[in-house]
Amino acid sequence: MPPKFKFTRDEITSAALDLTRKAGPDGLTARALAEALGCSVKPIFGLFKSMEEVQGAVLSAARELYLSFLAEDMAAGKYPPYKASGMGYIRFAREEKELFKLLFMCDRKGEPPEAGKEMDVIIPLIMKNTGLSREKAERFHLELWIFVHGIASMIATSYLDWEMETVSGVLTDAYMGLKARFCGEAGE
Amino acid sequence: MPPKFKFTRDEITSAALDLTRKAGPDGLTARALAEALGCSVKPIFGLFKSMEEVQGAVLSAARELYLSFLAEDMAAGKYPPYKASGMGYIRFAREEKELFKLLFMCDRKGEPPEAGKEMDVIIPLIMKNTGLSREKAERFHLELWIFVHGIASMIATSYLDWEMETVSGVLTDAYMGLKARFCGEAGE
DNA sequence: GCCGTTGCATAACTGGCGTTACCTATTATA
DNA sequence: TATAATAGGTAACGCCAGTTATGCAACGGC
Repeated sequence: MPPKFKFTRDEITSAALDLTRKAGPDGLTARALAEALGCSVKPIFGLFKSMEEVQGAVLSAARELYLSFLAEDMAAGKYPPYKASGMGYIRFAREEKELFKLLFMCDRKGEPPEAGKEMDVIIPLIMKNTGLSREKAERFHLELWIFVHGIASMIATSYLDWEMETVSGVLTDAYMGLKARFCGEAGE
Repeated sequence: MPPKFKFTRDEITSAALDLTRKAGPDGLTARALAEALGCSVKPIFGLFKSMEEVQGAVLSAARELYLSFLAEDMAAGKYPPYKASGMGYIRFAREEKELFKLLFMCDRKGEPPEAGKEMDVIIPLIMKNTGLSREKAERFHLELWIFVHGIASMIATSYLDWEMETVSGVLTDAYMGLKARFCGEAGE
């Protein structure tokens, strides 16, 4: 008996993500979102309890988009898997500055960047590549990740404007340098 | 003939800085500042044209505080000068998270972090320490600074919680590793 | 084709923001 | 001591958030 919904949750989330992309988190207001959708604010509050819930949906969508960046660089095969994860992170920072800031440059006590579950696959990968102990491999990853995050966050805030080619070279150099430092000049 | 001012510009700026420290830039509102000072909003607008001007004063004060962190670590002599600048940057991020975010984690197209004039003293210092060409020394500094900024920003957002002792060790290792990479195993 | 259900648009309400008009209070000078 | 000049407090204004009450309109079962 009721009329059909004018929009789905996904359509609203997608418009909200776009708005955040263009105007940052502060640009995501109920009225702006309604205008972007071409409707009043009512449909939004029909499908979401509050704007806070919309922001939550945007966060999830952004996270998913980030994972698609990772997956793309992994699948391309242009880089070895571990490097691809760093390249994807930085490419995301480069092409989605606002979303990167939202995901990786806010206070989030606890969870380290690109948290937990991925560690379980990355750390053994490093152990295999370098022959380091688990403890050393974790430290190796943390230090390299600090460097990757440094590049990404500086690109996201426009302190830096490197092409991905440049990033690739620097990342390889950093990886080799770190390996030399951790493994004492070990080879491949 | 007019009554005396209840507050000076500096007193207001200092209260505004405190407020920003505790509640971030969004916590700095005219009413909150007035309450912190124990007065109405009028004295603020008597000495500042607008809240925007207050924010500008806070930015300057924060920058000055940052410089005092640098100066302190330089003067202490605990570290060589180049390292002290990195340690000061990170200590500032650790002890003044909100101010660090304000100064070094916002969009600022153009100016690189801890901009221009300091370069004129830092780059020659690196050239002297490492024997690198100016171009190489600039690249050396940029890469090391990316690492320093990575640590600092991760501490400021609570992704990381390293003691300064830990930072010191990691920074020295990173410096040595980078030097080995740039100078091809050169010594001191 | 009618009806109840319920999504929609309009337009309001609440509350916090920066800013300001108005009046009172204060102070150095004559 | 009286006065002119002006800082301060109060309370309002306009604006823009999020949210919601109201009336209208669309839809599926009868």
